Amino acid sequence: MPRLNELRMIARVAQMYHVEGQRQAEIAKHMRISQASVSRMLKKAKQEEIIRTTIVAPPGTYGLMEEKLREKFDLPEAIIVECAEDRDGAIMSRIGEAAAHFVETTLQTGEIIGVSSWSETVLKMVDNIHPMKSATAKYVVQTLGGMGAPGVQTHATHLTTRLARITGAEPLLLSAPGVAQSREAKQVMLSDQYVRETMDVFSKITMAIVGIGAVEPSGMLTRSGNVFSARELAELGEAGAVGDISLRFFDADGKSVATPLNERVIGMPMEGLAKVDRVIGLAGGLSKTQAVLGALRTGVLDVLITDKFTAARLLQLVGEDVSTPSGVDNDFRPVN
Amino acid sequence: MPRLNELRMIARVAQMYHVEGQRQAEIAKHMRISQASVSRMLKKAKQEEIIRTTIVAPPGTYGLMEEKLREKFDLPEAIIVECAEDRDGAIMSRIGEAAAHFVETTLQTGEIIGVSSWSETVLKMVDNIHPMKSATAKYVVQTLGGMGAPGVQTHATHLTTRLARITGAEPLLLSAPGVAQSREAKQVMLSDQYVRETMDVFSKITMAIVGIGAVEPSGMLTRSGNVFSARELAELGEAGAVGDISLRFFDADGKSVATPLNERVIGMPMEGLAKVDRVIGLAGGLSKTQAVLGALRTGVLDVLITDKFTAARLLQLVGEDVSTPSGVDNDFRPVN
DNA sequence: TTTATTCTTGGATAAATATACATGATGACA
DNA sequence: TGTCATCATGTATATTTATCCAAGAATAAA
Repeated sequence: MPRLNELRMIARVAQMYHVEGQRQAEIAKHMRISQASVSRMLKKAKQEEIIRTTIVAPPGTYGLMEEKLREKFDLPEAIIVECAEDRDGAIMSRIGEAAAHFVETTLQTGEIIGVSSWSETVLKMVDNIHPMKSATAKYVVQTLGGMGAPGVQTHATHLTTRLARITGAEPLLLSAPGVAQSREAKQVMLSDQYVRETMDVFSKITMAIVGIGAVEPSGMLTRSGNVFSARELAELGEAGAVGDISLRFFDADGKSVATPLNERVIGMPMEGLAKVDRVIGLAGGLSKTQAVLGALRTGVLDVLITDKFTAARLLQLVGEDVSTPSGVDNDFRPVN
Repeated sequence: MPRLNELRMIARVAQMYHVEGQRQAEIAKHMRISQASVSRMLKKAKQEEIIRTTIVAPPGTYGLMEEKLREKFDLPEAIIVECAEDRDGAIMSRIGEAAAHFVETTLQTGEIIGVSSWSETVLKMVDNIHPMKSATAKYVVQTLGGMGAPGVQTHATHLTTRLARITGAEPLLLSAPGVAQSREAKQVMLSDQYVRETMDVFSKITMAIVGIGAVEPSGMLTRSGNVFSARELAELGEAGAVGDISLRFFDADGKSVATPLNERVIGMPMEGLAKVDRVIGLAGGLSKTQAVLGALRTGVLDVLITDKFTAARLLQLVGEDVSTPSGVDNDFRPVN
């Protein structure tokens, strides 16, 4: 336990270093001690809490909740966006913007991006993404077939192509329906040369951008294209499915739910996704809460981008006290 | 002006760096940006006050007042000691302790220390100094002759010798009275070989430890040894002298006061002191206030060690608002 | 006391951080 | 749309900081 005179000196060193901005070597000279000692004194100053550092989160950011999400779900990175109201449309836009910024600033040259084309949130991202400054991706790979109706396929195609153009990459399309009519039909599709070529690249994807889908209460067939029958949805519900990523379903524990439907989906499987360097999940909104929870527990996500309301709900679901659900965690936070 | 998403990212980087203690390179890897960018973001985080650093002074320290002293008097270093009561005895002890610590920790090997032997505070310092850990001084030089009475000379001798022993140095004594009977008597003293030898070293002194003396109200001949006549003291008072360092007197503006007395003093002159690398002035107490003020204005001091009461008085005298005269400045102090 | 152990220290050096520079993007304005 | 000035970025490098080490010194145990 250092004596007062020593603490006094330490405080003085801290003052010179942090307030006056002097170099350790300068301070050492002034104090007639070695630079090493100055370094040690500063370390001690932190230990003794003579130096305190606080991070003040900018308003509209949710550092504390993000940290809890990362911690609770063993997630490498979480991004929570500010959102005025808990309404799906607004939320998707915000998430899209944030995702766009994220991809913009973290994309490496030569990356191979996979996109699941069925998500509206992903679409919002592409809408908001800025033409790439310098880094350019190599390929943008469509990781899920298009919609059943051939006309809607253009949608997926468009999204993939657009993202490719923006990122300076070559688009690799998956010219097949996302859900084949039958297991056998899928096999036929897979035998197509272009389909194969694209799917062969799945294993080389370095960044996957995926939406997270919710399994709606049975009967509410809102899935566009009506690719699922009521029976299939019921089956999913019975099996405990709460959501999907690229039409690969999982339950509340994140465990895969294997239904016959699985055999018909043409796209990247969960196991493939798990091997991707960075999987970025985009989702928010009340209806998606359970789906996101399950998605987090699958363990395939490396980054989750969601809204503050959904984040708060997620944390409450896992019994985490969300002391600042209204989003006012932008206050002092002691560090040392 | 950075956008929210960028600030969000900066806050996250700040978090990872300061809270989680990660290296910039690690963060850069995580964020897929360059280490340089992380460094820049942290810099921006300080600018934007996302990172705030505060220095909390340990209780019993007076960093704020010290800073003001340094600033107001263009003083390289000020040390203010805690002291329960504004009483000379207690104050001298505290100052002595602090001075001892200061010398202990900042003494370089090979230094040549000059001590003015007439100060009780300096004596307190020597009493409190700890046998040197490793660094050892070369010489300890007595910079002012002893008292008039030969018996009291031992006092000065003792102090010098003791300090020399503690610091592992060789003592260089000044075997002469501090104040000679006359100008002529002084000349005789100076012709002594040993006196000359010691005085020749004055110019090589690297650290001078001096007390600051007050000029008492005329008539109160408390100067021990009665070396000053009432007439001489009156003369000093008339000339505006407020204090002395090693019997070299100065006025409230720090200007030297030349009286005939000056011609009789055997010791280091002000001009010599001004050239010394580090001059450490020790003084405190109500009666010394004006003397310390003058001493500061002479510009010869590199370090002042005083008590909190005297420090507060000094600052008030120069019109500095001492918001915390009771010594409670040990609170948060924002930095960035 | 003597001896063993733990602490401190400064110098050397490894590690980490900041910056200079070149390059390419961005934006203002003609 | 072209031109210029500004700005951001990554690489290479310079600067700064932290740590390893050996050598005392302080402290505890015997």
